[in-house]
Amino acid sequence: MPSAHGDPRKNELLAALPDVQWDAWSPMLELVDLPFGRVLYEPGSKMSHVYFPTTAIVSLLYVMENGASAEIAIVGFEGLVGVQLFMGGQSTPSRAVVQSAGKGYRLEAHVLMEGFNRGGPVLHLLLRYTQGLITQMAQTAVCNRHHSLDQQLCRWLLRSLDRLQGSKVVMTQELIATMLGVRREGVTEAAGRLHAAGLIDYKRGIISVLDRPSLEGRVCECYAVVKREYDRLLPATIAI
Amino acid sequence: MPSAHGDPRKNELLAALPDVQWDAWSPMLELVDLPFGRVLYEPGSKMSHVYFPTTAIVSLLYVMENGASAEIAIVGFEGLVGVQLFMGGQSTPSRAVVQSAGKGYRLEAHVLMEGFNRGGPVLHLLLRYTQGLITQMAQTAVCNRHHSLDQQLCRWLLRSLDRLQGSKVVMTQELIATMLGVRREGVTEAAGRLHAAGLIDYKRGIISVLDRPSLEGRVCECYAVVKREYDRLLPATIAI
DNA sequence: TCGTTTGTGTGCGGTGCCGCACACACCCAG
DNA sequence: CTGGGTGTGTGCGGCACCGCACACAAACGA
Repeated sequence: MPSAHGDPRKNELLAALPDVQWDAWSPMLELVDLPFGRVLYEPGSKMSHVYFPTTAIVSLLYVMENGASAEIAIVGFEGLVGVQLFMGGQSTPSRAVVQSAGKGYRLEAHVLMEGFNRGGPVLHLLLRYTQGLITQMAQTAVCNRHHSLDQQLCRWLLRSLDRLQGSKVVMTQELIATMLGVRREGVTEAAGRLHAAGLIDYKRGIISVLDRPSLEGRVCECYAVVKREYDRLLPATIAI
Repeated sequence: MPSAHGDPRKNELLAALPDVQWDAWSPMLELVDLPFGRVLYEPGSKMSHVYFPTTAIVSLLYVMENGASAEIAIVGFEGLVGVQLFMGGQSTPSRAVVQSAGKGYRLEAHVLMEGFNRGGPVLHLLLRYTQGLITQMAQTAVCNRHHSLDQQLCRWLLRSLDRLQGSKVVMTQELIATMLGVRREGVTEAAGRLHAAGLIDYKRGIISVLDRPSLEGRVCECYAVVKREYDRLLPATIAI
């Protein structure tokens, strides 16, 4: 009987597995606590496990030589951390950090690869998810080029909200700035504008979304493009 | 006997195919002319073929609702256009346009899929290439966030040069601006600075790189990160 | 040869974000 | 309650890039 956090099928990829594969993997899945800031992989490092978040959110972050950073994608209960394993490169130049504490399941790399190499539905499920991830990265590139900090903050909030239960995001403005690759003061100002418009409320590391529809009205098209694409690629799963 | 443009194995992915697969595919490869501006796929459209450029360069471009655009990756003789086919989504929200005229080979979608679904080396080769593409997109996101137009122009020139023979890039500043997602005037100014520094020369749609080492000294880290990653992922192939 | 098209150079005001500095407010430990 | 740590608000100068306008030059066809 799964506990509140302890149901692997709260992860949509695990939920979408064909029964045969589920029966093979479920005994191998290890429930793990994913506290804020936990690093799941470093640039260039080989992974021993892949992670399937359930309640946690993981940021794929690129940190430059001078310390500046930028988020390239996020992963929640809709996906998995570690596509580089089955894509064949073993590692990537980015880093995966837990952005919002929670739970997840992990699976040993070689167990995942057994399922993947069997081909068929498991392979196709993982590759379709990866294409969603590609879309997210491409759209991040576009968004970074053309859209205002205000719009990007809206996008960030909505993306996070989609992967959380409730309407509160536990995250300081300082850290949001790191994710977006902008100044902390910029986030303060943008958040102030959203607050003035009655869309959000916040205090010391907790942001409450009061009016999600208005937030969706203010966000750039990038949010919807990625969401639509995930829905299209992974229709068997709940909308992210 | 292959002609100047007409050797499929000038494409590194085709060159890296195991003999068995090469024997199966080579009669099916169709040499195609890829004139400047030719669109290989549109957002959301299903592809009938994948393309393996040899002398052409293809831009993966995202065009926004308001007409603004941004390049998310480029593909030359090191890769293939149409990874969405075997990734399972069939289509993507982006567009593929020929950026530099040349030749390439195309293969019918179902033929490619037969090879891919056989698994083994072909599947792994294509997936490793796709991971390289992912790295390129992620790095584009980072670069768009943090680096100056000057640096991005250097990166763009070097990336293009890597996929061309010679040191001339045939491309107007107007079009470079479209690719980079910036103003044309900005490109003019940046190019003027590179010219003043003696790194390039140019006139009406032709840019000649005079001092590639200095260009590499001026570019941001993004260029080297992506190049290193391609080399790591596809070591069997010539350095891109 | 001339007129048109296409590509490049330049100037100007505007603005969104940066970098820095510092004030203030909240929160918890002592 | 008190002090230090942590998170947020605000002001200021700077600058990269934007949007627009327009001059100029090179290519090309009639």
